[in-house]
Amino acid sequence: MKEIKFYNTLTNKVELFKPIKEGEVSMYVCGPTVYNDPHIGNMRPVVFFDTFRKYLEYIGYKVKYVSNITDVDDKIINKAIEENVPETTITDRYIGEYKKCLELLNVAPQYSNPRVTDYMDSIIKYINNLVNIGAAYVVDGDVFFDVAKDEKYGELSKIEIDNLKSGARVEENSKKKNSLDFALWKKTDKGIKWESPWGEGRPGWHTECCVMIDSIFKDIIDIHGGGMDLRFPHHENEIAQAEMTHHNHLANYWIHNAMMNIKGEKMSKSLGNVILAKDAIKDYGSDLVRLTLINAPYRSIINFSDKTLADNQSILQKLSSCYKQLNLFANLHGLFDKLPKHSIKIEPFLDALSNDINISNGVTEMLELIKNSNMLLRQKVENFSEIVENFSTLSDICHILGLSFRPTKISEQNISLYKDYLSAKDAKDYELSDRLRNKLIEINIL
RNA sequence: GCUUCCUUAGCCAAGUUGGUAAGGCAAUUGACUGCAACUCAAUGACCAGUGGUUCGAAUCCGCUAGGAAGCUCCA
Repeated sequence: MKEIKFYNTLTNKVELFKPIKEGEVSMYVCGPTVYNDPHIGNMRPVVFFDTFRKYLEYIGYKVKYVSNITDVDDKIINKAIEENVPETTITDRYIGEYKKCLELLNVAPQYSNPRVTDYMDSIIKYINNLVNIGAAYVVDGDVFFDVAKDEKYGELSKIEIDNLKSGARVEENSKKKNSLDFALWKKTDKGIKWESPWGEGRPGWHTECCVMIDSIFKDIIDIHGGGMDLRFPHHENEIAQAEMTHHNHLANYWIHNAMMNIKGEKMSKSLGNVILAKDAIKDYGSDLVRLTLINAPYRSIINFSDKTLADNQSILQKLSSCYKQLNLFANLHGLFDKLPKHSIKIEPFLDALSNDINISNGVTEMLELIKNSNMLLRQKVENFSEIVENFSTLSDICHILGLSFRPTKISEQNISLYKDYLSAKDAKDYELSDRLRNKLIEINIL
């Protein structure tokens, strides 16, 4: 198996990846809170981790990938009240929107997409255990995690508890023993609620991931991913709960992707520059959106600007034009069904990704392959085996990157159309050849 | 205030464990071409500044200047 390494936020170091079980990867990525349409930033972790997963599978790992859906939350409850409908109306609607985006962006279905509402019993049990072992305390129907009980608290985010008190936005909550303590269960009198040993209420946000990981994976997992903004407090709090419950880190490797800016500014409602994923896909197309989101170091901020889009569009244009020619070549020469699998030519691409999931460098390798293909296609003496190998390799790369290019069988009829075009051109009948050329462009063969 | 990080050609931007700088856009020139489109080739960097460690540093350490992100709504 190929050696891969990537940055572990838990240790702040690039580390060699060693899975718990040889040849298998267990991976959990925090999913959306379904209270409105996903925006373009929500899609970054989705496509990034999907690309990573496809890469892992390509090099031979069996990947068990779980991504949750948070369908219990104040924002959902408020929206339900606002629209005067049950919470499920809101969550069903936005889960639908979310899944639509994933499909459009060519994201492979995951092993499981657990919802909080399906795990309520387990969540209550989990919290109850924390109370019983003294890691959490009950105050008037609320349950809080007692951060003071976890000596390692701050390990992931490198936050020193003492430093957090000055300067940071620390909410006042007189019920808490310590301002860092976080709610595991909230007493509530409005919106959806569940019965619990502490009265009616709903769970806090941080417990669900711990419970889902326990339920689905049964043990510590390899990789836990999500956006950088989740590092603190969400993931820190997940670790704290796992430390108290199982005396482990919940995951051996923590991967966090950086955020996105819109034209150099942070995306926010108050700036009015939020771009919805579905709008971006409609305006720019799935391939361009996906490529723009992954063609950058995942730990750097992406500036979603006209310039960035144009740069990626130009890459896509090169890819498209070359890919069509390769596809045509393979069809013309009856090589379509004889494409080699896992050609060695993909190695530079795989090497780029094995080094801290550097998709940008992978794209550079793809461009090298395109350049080489263009050169081969132009040569008078056709090098069949190498061209077909390039075609196959480029197809594999597109698959890993999640771009929509794939080998397409061209009908006999269209092949003869192409041959007619060539003969018309040879005969210098440019009127006919131009007409045929336009037709071939129209049906996406040229 | 605390934590983490960044500063590479006009622009975007890559640079694992230190050995004399990927790629893309734009620009200029050339090749190919019935016309287009596409494509190929050639042409650019004293790596923010400044000290130090080293045979040798964009890459390690210090300082200066500028910038970013996070610090319980947020992917």
